Amino acid sequence: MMFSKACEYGIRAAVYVTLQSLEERRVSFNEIAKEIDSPIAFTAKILQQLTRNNIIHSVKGPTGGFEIEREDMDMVKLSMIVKAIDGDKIYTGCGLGLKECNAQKPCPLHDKFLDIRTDLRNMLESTSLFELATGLEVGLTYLKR
Amino acid sequence: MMFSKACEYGIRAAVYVTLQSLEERRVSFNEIAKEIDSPIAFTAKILQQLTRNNIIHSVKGPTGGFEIEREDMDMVKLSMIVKAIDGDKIYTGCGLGLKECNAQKPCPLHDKFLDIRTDLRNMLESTSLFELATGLEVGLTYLKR
DNA sequence: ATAATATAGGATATAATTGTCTTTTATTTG
DNA sequence: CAAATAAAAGACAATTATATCCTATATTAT
Repeated sequence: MMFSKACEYGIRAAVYVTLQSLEERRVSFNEIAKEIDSPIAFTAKILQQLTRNNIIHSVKGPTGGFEIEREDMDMVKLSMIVKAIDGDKIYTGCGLGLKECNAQKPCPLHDKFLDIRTDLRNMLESTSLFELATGLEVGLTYLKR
Repeated sequence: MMFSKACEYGIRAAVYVTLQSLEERRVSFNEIAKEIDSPIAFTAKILQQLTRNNIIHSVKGPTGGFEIEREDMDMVKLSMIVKAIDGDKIYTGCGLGLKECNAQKPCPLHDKFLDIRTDLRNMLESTSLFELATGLEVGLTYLKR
């Protein structure tokens, strides 16, 4: 409703990779898709995007798979994943779809949207993969169903 | 980015109808589409939905068109338009696309999303068509471009 | 009543998103 | 080096959202 399906899968996949990397495990896209309950081939495409954007790391061949460095778990924020997959229209776009909508020439909802979007932006820019993975690790949150 | 295109057009159309009803003018969907810069036939469909949901009122035949009663301008909130067109997934759906995501079995983003969505909901439920139309009337806001 | 006008409705077209399938490329292990 | 494994890449298919077109229906004014 806010993110595309691709972006939803991308976030869930990245969080799962983070969770497993905490245990030093590389994971295949087959495993990822199974564990986050997403379509395999489609998820593979999204993982490619995340890899190209240096959000996660991929290794080919046997013993290969996806992983993320310990320091990147803190560095990578949700905003980076959203930007890589959905672009930045979530920040810049007008809530009512006007091509140019700004303080000089605002749509009727401009100011009210600005507040909400600023909150959303702050949330996305301050939430790291590590933070999300730790909630999962202790069984407080879930990635499927 | 948050609403469907149909919903964006729907809100803009409803605000324009409100603006014109303040001057006792009924407006055709041709005029509406022109003034909010939207595709005519598609906009007509959306106006049908708004009419069926008793958000605006339509009159057939010559001198006909769309209008909204003075009291409805205050009564109708944005939330009603959004619900009529996009349903309530904006309130109930999980930010990461999980089928069931709630306090008992939350996704990793559940709590953070809840805050933002509550703000969005409050905004939509408290903003009336009248409020939006008056901003337009005095030239502070715009419905196209 | 008839002609004109405006919304309502149905069928269809186009575009974007989501999803699948097959082949290729890189890497590791025996 | 050969075989096996796993991601990368490209072509294709299905679904949903967006948009158009044509006809029907209701209403008004002459």
